[in-house]
Amino acid sequence: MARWEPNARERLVRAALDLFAEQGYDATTVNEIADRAGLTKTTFFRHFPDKREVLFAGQDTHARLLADAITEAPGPVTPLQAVGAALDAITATFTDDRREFSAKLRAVTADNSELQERAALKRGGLANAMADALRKRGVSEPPASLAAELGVRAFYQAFDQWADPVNQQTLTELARHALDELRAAIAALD
Amino acid sequence: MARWEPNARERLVRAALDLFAEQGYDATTVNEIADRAGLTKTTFFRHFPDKREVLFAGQDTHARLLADAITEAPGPVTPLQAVGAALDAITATFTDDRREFSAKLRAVTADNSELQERAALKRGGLANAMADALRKRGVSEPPASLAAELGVRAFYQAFDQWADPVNQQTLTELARHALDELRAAIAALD
DNA sequence: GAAGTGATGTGACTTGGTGCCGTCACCCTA
DNA sequence: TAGGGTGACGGCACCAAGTCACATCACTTC
Repeated sequence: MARWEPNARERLVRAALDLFAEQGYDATTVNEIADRAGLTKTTFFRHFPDKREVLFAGQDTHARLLADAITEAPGPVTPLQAVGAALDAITATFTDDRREFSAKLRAVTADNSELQERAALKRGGLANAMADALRKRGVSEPPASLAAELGVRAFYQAFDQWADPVNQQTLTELARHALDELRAAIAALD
Repeated sequence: MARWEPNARERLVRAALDLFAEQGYDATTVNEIADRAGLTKTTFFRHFPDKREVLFAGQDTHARLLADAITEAPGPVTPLQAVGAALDAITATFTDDRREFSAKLRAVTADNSELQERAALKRGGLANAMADALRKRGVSEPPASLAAELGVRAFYQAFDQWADPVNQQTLTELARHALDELRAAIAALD
């Protein structure tokens, strides 16, 4: 195999994101993506179950990271504290060299409903993973899902801000701030 | 036009839901759906933008209903009270003869990831519609989205229970109860 | 009764996605 | 060093979702 070349999977992701950014998602064909990566359509579908997934495959790793962080949070903590620990753990993996990639991903997803659909599903997956982990720690049902939802909401809001190069703060800082804001907003509901 | 026959659109929805329930979503072809409705594939796609949408087209109406109810809620109300009024308004439209249809829809959606994706997007649409309406009433940003999220969550939970024929309560009662539970759960977050 | 309008049918086409089979490089072992 | 196994890839045929241009047919309206 061509091991001197970067990962085939990685090449496919890069080629796809670039082409989507240049021409739009719909105007880009799987054959084009594979061509730019020096591969074929068949190989593309061996690495990703469908065209959308090439952009979101990483999210599954995130779900595991979040769940693990909640499971391993030390000592007795409130649901929101556990969620905060999970956010700290995952945001730490977003080093600054991933910002451009993230910005592109966000822009491409923003103007295509097909991708928004997949994004919505993945977001639900993150929330479910966190809620599951919380339940395994003994958190009861309405609070577990609610805390997980707040965590996901904080993460996405922070991610959106972080993808904008204007913003200089760390993703971790942004996420902590977002979660604090949400916690405070609860009081204004009723 | 064949006005002596039931609505073409309605026939397509019925045919699709029945076929999905009988054979599964993937195993059912758009041609089959159109055939059973006495139409053709082309006509199907004139009524629905894609195969999934035949099951979820109604949700767009729901989004408008929820938003209108929030906009027209009388007097000064808290965000959660406005959301409660919206739930009352929409659940009132789910008469008991829609239960079997709803149960089928829920079952079909449950075991197909493609449909879950669309459902996730539609759910987000409902939440956005309510949040928009709340903001137009002057509710500030984090609370508006949170109240909308709680409302959608209560609605879906109630809907799931209502689709199960074991449950004898009204959808309105179930939704009110679900929202109350969520309101109470907030205290256990931190 | 002729023109217009709206809903439908027909058929060709593109593309996402699946499945089968062949090939080639690499690795391990006798 | 020969030979078999394995894993990644290409080629090709195929199906179904979706698009589009064009024809048809009933019904309305002037």
